[in-house]
Amino acid sequence: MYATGEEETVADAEYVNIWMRPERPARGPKPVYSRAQITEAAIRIADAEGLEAATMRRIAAEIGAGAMSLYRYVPSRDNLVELMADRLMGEIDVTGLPSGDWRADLTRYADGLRAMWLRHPWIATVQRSLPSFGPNQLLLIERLMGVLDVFVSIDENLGLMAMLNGYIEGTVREEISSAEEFRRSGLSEPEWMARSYPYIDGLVKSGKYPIFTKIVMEARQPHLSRDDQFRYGLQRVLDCIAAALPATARDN
Amino acid sequence: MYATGEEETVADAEYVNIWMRPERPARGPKPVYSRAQITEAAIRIADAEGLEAATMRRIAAEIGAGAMSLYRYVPSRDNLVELMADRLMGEIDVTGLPSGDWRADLTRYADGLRAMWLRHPWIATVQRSLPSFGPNQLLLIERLMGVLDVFVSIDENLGLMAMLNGYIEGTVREEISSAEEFRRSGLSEPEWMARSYPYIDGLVKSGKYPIFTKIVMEARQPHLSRDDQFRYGLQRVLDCIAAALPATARDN
DNA sequence: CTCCACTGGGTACGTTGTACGCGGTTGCGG
DNA sequence: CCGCAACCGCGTACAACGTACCCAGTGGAG
Repeated sequence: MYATGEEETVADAEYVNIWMRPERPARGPKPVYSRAQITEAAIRIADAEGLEAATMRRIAAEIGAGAMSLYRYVPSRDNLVELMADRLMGEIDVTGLPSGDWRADLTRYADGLRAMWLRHPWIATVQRSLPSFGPNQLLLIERLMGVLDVFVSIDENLGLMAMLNGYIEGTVREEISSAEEFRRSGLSEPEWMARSYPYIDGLVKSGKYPIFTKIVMEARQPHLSRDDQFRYGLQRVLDCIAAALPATARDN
Repeated sequence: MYATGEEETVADAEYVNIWMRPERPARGPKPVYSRAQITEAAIRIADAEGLEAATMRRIAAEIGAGAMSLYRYVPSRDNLVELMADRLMGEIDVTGLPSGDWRADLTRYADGLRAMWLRHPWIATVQRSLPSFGPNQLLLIERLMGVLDVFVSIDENLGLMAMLNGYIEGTVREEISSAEEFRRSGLSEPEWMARSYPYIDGLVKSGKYPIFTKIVMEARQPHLSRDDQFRYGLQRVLDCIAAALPATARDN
């Protein structure tokens, strides 16, 4: 980002993504570290202190290396983040999919994806995780899209998965951002509520926002567990998917 | 982020969000600039060159001010981004909502939201836009949630809107990130395809990824216009919403 | 008029990603 | 077995970032 390097060697430009660039060369001394080790360390830091805390110097310190050593393994920090994102995809357990029960399969996937995001909230700040096609993501695509592959065309499958993933990511993003709100402000939830009260109260009292007032005063959903909110919405999405399947597949 | 300022004045800490902090003080000389003007300039830069290009110095230069002058109007860059996000909410035209035709209303909203995101792709990199409650966002909530308010409980309404927004944002995020891919690499689409070919081809030829292969070889959707893809999926989501409404409301 | 809360803005600091180059190590070609 | 090119880890250096701090000027309240 800071670099102005217009000139790039042809060899470097050849690789349009990280996965095309070989990790290990043939000759020379044995590397002390590895991409996997660096990625792991970076994830550990990001989990504990956020993605922005995972600076190159900090990661290097974590594994006991010098700052610039990391560039022997990874071309740039952006690429490292890409490696991290793909590593996370591997955490979603999709062994045994498709099992024959599409509804159970998609529920397991949804729960797994959500749990992974909640374990690593910083993933929400990473864009461009989709068109990267790392090994773990590829495996996930195989398993997940295999679930509906026998019922619908590949195009329809893509559309339905977009809807499912959209719901999951959208919901979890909201969970994460409200949790982030507390962390950033350094306030506890009741303390934050107390601080926000004058603003919220002013809006309510103004009388100009009846629906917002209704949300504040009447809604029980914000008081339900996040898990229940998620499950409820997920059932709706699965119902929608069911409607798109041929009648014979719909029941289980 | 770089500042270590543990000590903060009590007055500053009082304001838990930007909207509670007054823009103009009572006394002293008339300010030359304004929050609105700064926000506008920042959006202009972010649109043209991405959010990361909208640095404090660059924004200040855009309006002809010194770098530090901006801090007279905005406490931090993060807060400025919050202002920018809310300004964008104001671009979604929801006048006349609810009109009585919920399906038309939600379609208009969905198209408006998507168009706004595509005009300002950097919004995808901003988290925490939801719990901020800026003036434009509040107005949007009123209009949008008013559409289904007469049919369903406020809780159900929140759930359905989460699903709708999740679909829209998820879809548009994918559009944006693939466009970003080209911009970042500085390659045209066919050029990028050509560069990626060895990698994709290797995956296909390995025979280990039948579904991925199917996507590459058979899927027509990637060749459809993005608009059509979006419309198709949106109809599915609206069908799903229809199923959650009381029978009397379902038809129009 | 005086006062001082406010203005715009210059300077400076700490932190970031990473280009560059050094001296040491390794494994292959002869 | 030897030489050397290719690779290693890493120290230094630089440009750009957000922003703390400070200062001289300004204009409404007393």
